[in-house]
Amino acid sequence: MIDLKQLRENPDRFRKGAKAKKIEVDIDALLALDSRKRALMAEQESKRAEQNKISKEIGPQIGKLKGSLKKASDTERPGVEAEIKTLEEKPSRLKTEIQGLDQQIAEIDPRLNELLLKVPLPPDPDVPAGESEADNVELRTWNPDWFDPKKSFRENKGFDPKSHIDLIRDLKLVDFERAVKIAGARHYVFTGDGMRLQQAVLRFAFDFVTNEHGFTPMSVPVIVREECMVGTGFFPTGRDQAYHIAETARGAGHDLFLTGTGEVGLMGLHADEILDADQLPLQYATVSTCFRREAGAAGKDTAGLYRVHQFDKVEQVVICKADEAESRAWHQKMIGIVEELMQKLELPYRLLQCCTADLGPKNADMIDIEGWMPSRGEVDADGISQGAYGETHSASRLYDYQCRRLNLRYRGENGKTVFCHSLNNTVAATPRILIPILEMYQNEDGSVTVPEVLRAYMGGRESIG
RNA sequence: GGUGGGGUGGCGGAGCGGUUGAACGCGCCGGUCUUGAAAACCGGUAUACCCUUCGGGGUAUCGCGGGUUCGAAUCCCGCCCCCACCGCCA
Repeated sequence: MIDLKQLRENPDRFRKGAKAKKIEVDIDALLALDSRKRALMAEQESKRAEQNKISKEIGPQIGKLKGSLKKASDTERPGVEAEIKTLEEKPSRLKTEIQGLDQQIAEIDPRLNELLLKVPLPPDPDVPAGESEADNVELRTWNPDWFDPKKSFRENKGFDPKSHIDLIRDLKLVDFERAVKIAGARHYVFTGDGMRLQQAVLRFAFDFVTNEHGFTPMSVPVIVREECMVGTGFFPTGRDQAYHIAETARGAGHDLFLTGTGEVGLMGLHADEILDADQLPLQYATVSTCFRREAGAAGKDTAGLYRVHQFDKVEQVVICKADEAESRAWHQKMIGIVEELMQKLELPYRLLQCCTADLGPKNADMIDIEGWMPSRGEVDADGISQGAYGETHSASRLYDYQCRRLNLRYRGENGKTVFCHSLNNTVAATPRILIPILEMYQNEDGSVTVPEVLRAYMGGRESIG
């Protein structure tokens, strides 16, 4: 959530920000509702102040009179009753007026809130402007000495590559048919070495970020309340991407939602808390199953392991002080962790600076890390894919957008409470990361070499198949 | 799933429907005393929003929402959460 005060002071900044992100939101309607609400509140508050004042003055009198009414004789009673009525007249009128204002505010509030939640965080000035993801900017690339994506796979390795889809079929690593029988399209079942490899990658990534980079290992619920989805900024805009467990239909008090990333649980941990400044920064890592409906992606990446409804992800999150320089430094560090991981896996990758149009509502800046996937990209005359980068990681910098929604604060130096900054980045997500691993490490005989850093997690195995 | 108990400030714990934003204790911060520390004593210790002539003023908040009332932490209803026991169970 953005700061409503800032919106009032500088609405243009937010209009431009939304425009740059290609997000529609009616800022003028929001401002109008806000000023209307504030006028109503001011009126209501002054009436309440008057009511409180009167209440203190005449309240005890009414109490006494009502007490004396019980003992009063029939002749005294009408006089006392009239006196009470007179005393009650003004506060009673105020009460009606306050209730009227209450109704008006209650009508405005949900509309105001809905709009406010939709206002995106403006992109940082140094984020390149763009119209679509085609305008994202490549920052740098890295390759192991044994592979250069500028040359063909054959030139690099001496044979034409199989796609991961062929590899997992031939090596019996995944059973798609039965997965679809059980759960429908975009599902998969890892079998045998496929499952071993998947678990190896997750465990390697988790150990790497926790043991070597000091992130605290955590588990998280993946079934959460709506507040948690709103608080982390995935709702209302991404509502149709989340699986919805309609428990209210069974008479329960609230529904639940399946999370699309461990970030939701990790960020939700400290919602509504005021942390001590010396507790910060919080560095958390979790491994969790992630669920995504992939609404709007029908027909896109339907084959293979690239786009699926359920996957597993090691996620890193940092909650730090509200300091831009510190926030930026963490962003770099978190990206560095992923680069180090990719280098340990010896997978070619590039860093992609996302342009304004590719940013979601909640981030000020986002860097994608893309792994080289030989099976993607253009297909040549011989039916051989040229390879292309595919997104494997995404590192977001959010300022206080998320913590403001989550009401996650710390006590600053002067004792004031301040909303924290937050950042998040993938460490490794399977099965997607398995695509470059399988395709890059495949051998001419159809086997796949196990990357060296994963062997310890595969019982020392050096190859599959 | 059943039955019962409970949610009050950083924590513990009071609170006949009317100066209760909330006694008291602990903790924390500042001060006095002390060579220093402890003890003792004194003072201060919530959050959010609105207005401001920047001195301050106002409103809301006792799990959350609604209701009764001139007035609700206190009464009524719904929800959420926690605890205990029983049943079921990975």
